[in-house]
Amino acid sequence: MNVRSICLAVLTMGDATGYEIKKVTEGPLQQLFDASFGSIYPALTRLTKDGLVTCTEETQSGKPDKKVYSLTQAGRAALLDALTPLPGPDRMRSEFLFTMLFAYLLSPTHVTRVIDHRLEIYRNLLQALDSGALTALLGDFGDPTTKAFVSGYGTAMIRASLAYVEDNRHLVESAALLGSGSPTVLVEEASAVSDPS
Amino acid sequence: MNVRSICLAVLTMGDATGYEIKKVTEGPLQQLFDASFGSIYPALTRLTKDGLVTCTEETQSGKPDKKVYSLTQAGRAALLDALTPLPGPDRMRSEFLFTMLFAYLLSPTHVTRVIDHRLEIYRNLLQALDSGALTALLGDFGDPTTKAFVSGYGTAMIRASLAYVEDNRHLVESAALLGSGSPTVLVEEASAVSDPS
DNA sequence: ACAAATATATATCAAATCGATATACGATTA
DNA sequence: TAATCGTATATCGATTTGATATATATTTGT
Repeated sequence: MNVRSICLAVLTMGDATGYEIKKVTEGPLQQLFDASFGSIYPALTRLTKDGLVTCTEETQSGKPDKKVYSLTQAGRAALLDALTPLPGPDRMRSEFLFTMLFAYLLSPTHVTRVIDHRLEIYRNLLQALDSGALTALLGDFGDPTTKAFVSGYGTAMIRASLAYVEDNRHLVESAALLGSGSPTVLVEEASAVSDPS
Repeated sequence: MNVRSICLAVLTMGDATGYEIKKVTEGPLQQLFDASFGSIYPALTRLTKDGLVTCTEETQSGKPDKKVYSLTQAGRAALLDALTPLPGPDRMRSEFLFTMLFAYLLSPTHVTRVIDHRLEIYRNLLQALDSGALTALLGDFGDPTTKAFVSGYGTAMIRASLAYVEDNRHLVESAALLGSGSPTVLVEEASAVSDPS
């Protein structure tokens, strides 16, 4: 599931420019498709070179020339080949959980702020999914049934996250309270010696 | 939450070599901490150069010299600095969901195989988490309460995934059935024109 | 008993990817 | 009228992965 496969996948729903492909990856299914310009444009160049897509340049006044890409038969076959092997494990990077694991090093105020912020994000996501934003954005992408399965999966995950954090936030908030009484350096006092980010 | 921060985080539980840090990232909390040797070793070199960790070389017979790293006060402060900004959104890459979105292009047999495989993975993960594998592996890592919060979160997500896929697999399986009757190229017939993976 | 695989331990390198930046202009908003 | 946003492509440094190399002790399988 590299960026080349993602481009092929998006192109099954119709011709598109690199810019339009990027827009699809920013929608509610971001987690499935996310990709940056820095990877999309080289991917399209290589796919063209390999004959998996064709490129039609449309001259525009003012704006740069638009390069519209279309999937070839070879490209469709290549996508199917990419879908054949058993999918590998899901990979997740969660700064939120990383921070929560170290809640005992942080101030209770900060931990509460982080959790409230996260809950708000979950609620906004749920609202966006409920209001059919997904259907609108993906348009003719794929099949309605498989789309429903994937979008339902996302909704179920967010709902479960929301419920879990609401029910268990007291765990990390109490840990922060204990930590703030210890000689541990609090986040408010942390010196900016170096930036490891 | 880059590899340098992950190294600092693991070192809060005690001195460790690059190899031992890698082992921690392979445990049940893999999704939070995963990092490869190719990123861990350069990260430790740079952290040493920046004075955030110190390195003690222990000569060993046969095996390469063991380099044991310790967190400095500056390193602890740098970790806290990294924990301070509001955590960004969770990033997930799921080959499974990607494949499911295109179930209508695949054969029903293949889709069923993929789902069964996935359910087995979920069940094994749940069993490992239930049997306290997490506590064993993480040892003194962090605080018991925050550890419980994070591990409980993981368990809740896997349980929700398991339930959702069991309850909704018929959606993608029926989509595959429909697709197999159409002129669409099936995965079994896909030619190996090019490898986009 | 012997071969194969696994565990310990560090290191490097090509390839993939991200995030920021540059360029350019029309349209919208303040 | 100034500033921001949307359209559109492109490049570049920094980060990270995944594979590979090296070397040996220990465990496992036959």
